[in-house]
Amino acid sequence: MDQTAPQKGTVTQRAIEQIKAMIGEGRLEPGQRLPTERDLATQLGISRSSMREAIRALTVMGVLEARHGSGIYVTQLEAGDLLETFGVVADLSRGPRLVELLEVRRVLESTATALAAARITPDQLADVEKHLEAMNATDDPEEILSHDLAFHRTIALAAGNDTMAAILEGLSSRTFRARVWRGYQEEDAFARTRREHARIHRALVARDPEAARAAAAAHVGEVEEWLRAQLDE
Amino acid sequence: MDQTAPQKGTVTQRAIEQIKAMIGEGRLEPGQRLPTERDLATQLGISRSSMREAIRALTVMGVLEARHGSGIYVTQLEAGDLLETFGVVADLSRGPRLVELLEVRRVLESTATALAAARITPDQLADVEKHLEAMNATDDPEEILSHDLAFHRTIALAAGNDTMAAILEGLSSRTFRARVWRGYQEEDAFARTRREHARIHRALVARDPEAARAAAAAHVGEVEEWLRAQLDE
DNA sequence: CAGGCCGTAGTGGTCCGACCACATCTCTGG
DNA sequence: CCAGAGATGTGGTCGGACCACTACGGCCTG
Repeated sequence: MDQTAPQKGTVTQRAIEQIKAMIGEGRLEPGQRLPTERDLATQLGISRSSMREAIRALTVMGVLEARHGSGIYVTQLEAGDLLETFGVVADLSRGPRLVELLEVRRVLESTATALAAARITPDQLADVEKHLEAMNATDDPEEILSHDLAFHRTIALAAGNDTMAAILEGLSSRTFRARVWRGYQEEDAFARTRREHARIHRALVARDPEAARAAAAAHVGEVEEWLRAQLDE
Repeated sequence: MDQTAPQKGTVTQRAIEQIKAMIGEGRLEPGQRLPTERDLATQLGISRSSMREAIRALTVMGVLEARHGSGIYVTQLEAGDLLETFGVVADLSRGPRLVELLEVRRVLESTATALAAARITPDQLADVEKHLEAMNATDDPEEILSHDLAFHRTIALAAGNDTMAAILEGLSSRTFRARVWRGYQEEDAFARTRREHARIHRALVARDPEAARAAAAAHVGEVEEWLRAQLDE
């Protein structure tokens, strides 16, 4: 009966798919500006409210970006944009799933660290050292955590796989780390963490991928094991 | 000035954070039904339209689920629910990022296969064999792809880490595989893929994690290398 | 002429109220 | 006792109005 709409699913869902398809087919380039919400709604034959929901959905996915007063734009579709929601998983996960997430992180982090050992540039290595020293120079947990994150982030970026780095970023999101950290530091974890970080750094300097992989795996595995023990009690 | 709203960001964004916080704090349990859109809007002091956008956002994140005529419910917050959007990344990625995604998949898939070699049950192994045989018994590319996906999915589930399995599911999403497959099968890839799958299967039967890891890494690496070569031309 | 100021048009953000489509329960009639 | 018809409540959609912000251009001033 109708010329375009096969009428499957909700109107909003259809709009989401159509815009996604436009980008997939290359009709919308990264960075490009879309028509106004009102025009888009007219083109697809739906109301502005429904169109806004579709846009909101694509926005949280990191595909679109809405700038108040300016317009709607396609993001650069980089790994960081699209994998931002990954952090939500970590935030809402609890119990056994936290261990699973840590297991995934251990696998990826060890690989990324190994790659970094082979590819890291002097500049990046200097950055790593900067965060390492800053981390050892203070006792403020908040600051330590901040440099801890930057330490691993720099290494992940040095691995040369932005997608992997973006996933690791999500897995190490602030609240995630902070929550695990809270009870972890009760024991002698501070000193141990410093030793592990130093070990990772030495492997990077030595450009030894296998040592780097082992050090990173042990580092994450340490937390993982502790958390696993916590769950058993 | 105000009693509740710190007035940061858009109203919708605030609503998203608030609902997310409610779940994070455990005030909303998985599977539980939320108040109606109208009530929620009233509670948070915003309009129903804005509340709907917030709900839509949380829906695409896999946190909430709206059932027409029934109500809004919190999902089980399982890995599959939350990582569904991961497939979108694969769908919209192109060029160098496809290689990066395959690299991530290679790392995770090889680990998952190694774990499966140690943990797979006889029932699961029978499933794997079923898909292996079905894959070899037909020439329909569509059917082959379907069993290929199921083959790896079963193995990933046997690894015992649902989160890892969910990520791999996203990375192997239908369109992603199909797109890479299209030109890949021009060469003698069919026979090679069969050999590789058989090799993975043998490693599982032998309960040899290292052999399984190597076989899986080679399997994914094969496609990865082909794609990398394609990009260079 | 150069530069900054300000008005204005256009954009996304929010709100309202109405109606539709669907699921569920309830009440009725057999 | 059960099945069907209805009533009720829910999410889904729509249209229009107004607000908040941005961007651009013309105006005014120095």
